[in-house]
Amino acid sequence: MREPTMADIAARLGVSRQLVSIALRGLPGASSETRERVQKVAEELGYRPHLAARSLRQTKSRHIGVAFAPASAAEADLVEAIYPAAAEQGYQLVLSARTGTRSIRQAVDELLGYRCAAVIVIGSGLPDAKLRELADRVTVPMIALGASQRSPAFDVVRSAGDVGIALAVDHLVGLGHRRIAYVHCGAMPVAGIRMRGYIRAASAADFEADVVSVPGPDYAEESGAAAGRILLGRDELPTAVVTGNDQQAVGLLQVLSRAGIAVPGRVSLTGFGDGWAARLSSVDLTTARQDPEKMGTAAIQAAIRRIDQPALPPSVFVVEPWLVVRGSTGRPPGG
Amino acid sequence: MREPTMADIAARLGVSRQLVSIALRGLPGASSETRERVQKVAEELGYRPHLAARSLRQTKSRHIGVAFAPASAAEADLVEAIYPAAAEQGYQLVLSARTGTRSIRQAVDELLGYRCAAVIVIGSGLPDAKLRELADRVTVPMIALGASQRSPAFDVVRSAGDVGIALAVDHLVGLGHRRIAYVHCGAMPVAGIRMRGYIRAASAADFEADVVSVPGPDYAEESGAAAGRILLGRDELPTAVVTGNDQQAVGLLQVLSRAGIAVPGRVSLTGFGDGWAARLSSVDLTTARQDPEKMGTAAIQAAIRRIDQPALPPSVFVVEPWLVVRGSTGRPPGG
DNA sequence: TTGTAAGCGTTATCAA
DNA sequence: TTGATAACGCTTACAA
Repeated sequence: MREPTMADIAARLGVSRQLVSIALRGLPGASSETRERVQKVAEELGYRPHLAARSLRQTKSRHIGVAFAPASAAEADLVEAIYPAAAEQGYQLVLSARTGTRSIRQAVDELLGYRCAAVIVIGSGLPDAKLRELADRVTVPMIALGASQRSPAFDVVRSAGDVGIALAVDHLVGLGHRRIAYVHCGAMPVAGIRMRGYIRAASAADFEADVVSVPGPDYAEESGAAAGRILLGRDELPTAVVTGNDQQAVGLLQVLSRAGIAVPGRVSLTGFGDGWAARLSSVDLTTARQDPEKMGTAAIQAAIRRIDQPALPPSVFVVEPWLVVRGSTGRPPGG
Repeated sequence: MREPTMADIAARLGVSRQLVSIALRGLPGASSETRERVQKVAEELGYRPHLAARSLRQTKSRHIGVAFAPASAAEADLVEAIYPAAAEQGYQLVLSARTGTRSIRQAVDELLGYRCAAVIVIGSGLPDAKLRELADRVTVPMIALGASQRSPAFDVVRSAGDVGIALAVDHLVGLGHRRIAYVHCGAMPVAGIRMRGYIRAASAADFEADVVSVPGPDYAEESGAAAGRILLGRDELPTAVVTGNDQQAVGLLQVLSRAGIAVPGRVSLTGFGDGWAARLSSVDLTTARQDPEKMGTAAIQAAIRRIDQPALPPSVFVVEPWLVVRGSTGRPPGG
């Protein structure tokens, strides 16, 4: 009842283990007739390569580790996108989860235990200091997918939050809006980038920036609701509100709806990310879509580039989001 | 620039590799003084155990494989829950994703390549025939987390969908409802179980069962919306609608709201699963909560039980859900 | 308490 | 085109 090994195949055919290895991997050095016989017997025996043995022996690792939080829909989207990109380059992925009971450090340690050639750390919520600390422990190339700052210790792939927000602002300006507020929630590193996009877009479109700052928890529904309450307390509402995140927009939408403010009739609303919340038909949010496919491909490319050329200066690859226009934006009242 | 190995630690201390192994794993057979010195040097050198080497050598695997779809929030919840359960039993998890470009079979094959002692396949959406086909290939114990049918080929851990639905019905009956419809969406294996829960609860509470059948895609918003349109086309609305899934309930809620039907004022509404959709404050759905922690623990226990006793008859472990009462249910109009 | 020898299943190198 | 031999880093069994 042992799992069959290459030795079993070799014994059955009366050839050497090595030849079986060569035949199975399609390397030059085995006749096509041998190759066929080997494959047939492998099939019959139900042979499966022992991945641990392979990676123990192989000179260079063909594995790329990915540390992610399964609880985050956005990170799961990225994991999905990384798979085909890695496969195309001949790399296998090793997944390691960061959960409520398992720190990012534990997750990354496991990946290093598997001797991955590089490690991709997903998480725009991770503070830059934490990432640097991680990079100190990591002895292989590390890619921070979603980090906000460049760093000498790792490569960065992120989406252009400022561009996404600017797209939303420009869309609203195009519809005729001039009083466009922005909801800012400060603690997350990426939040600053997005806010700067708003400030710049406001200045470019020549309207007065109006930033509503709310406390965390970052980018959760509740912070959007808090922003809604602040706005409702004012003498006059803006005609549009740009938020840095879909869930925040949902919380804001909820507060506005309860107060009888029509969206987009009285106030237009935009989000960021195009996650499940935005697509919900009851929300139907105009939002800047991150491009998981491009980000996944870029992360794999960055990893491989650095595996091949470890001395390269650290890179930052910025993926451009685009605007998905849905039902939460329209002309300003009387516009 | 090689990664340090046990041999490096041993050389540095002038002891044997094996002693280092014993010391680092905390096995009896090393003096506490040696243990300390070994750990100190390991730390200094930045030693990390080579997981592939370890699992290659080890007699019995200490790994349990988990195949899951990152895109599914429910499956991600289960993955999160499995981690602590596995750690408690001294097992490491190996994750393998099923994605748009990667079949469940590929995912499971990889897990077998790592010689996992058992494989947990998450997915209530997988047809039973597919699971049986998988089980034929899998040479180690397999646990189907969320499967609807028992099978001689694998153990099953699932939540009691019928009980969850019955809880929702009983809650509504307790509020005074007598005209309670159920939205059924047929193709998914678990859907039948949930509907039976409704039928039984209706018969127990002695009201007439009223099943609204809609086409797929299974348990998506759209199927709930379709049910909503059917209900609105009737002469009279029921006072409550029970659905088999949160997202379906959201789609239905949306259609009702657009039609000016107050929830729960005119119609009460319940879901199943307690996923992100139910918790959204704009939805605030009364729903039967699956218990990911219990399911994760049960899956690990089932796996270990069968690793230790492979000849055991196949088991089905059913985890009871409970009702989370939120704002979508209330007394019937005039009740 | 420590050391010796062997081997896990594969790939790498070199010689036939 | 094939085969012999060593090695990857670790654990296991047993002897000192």
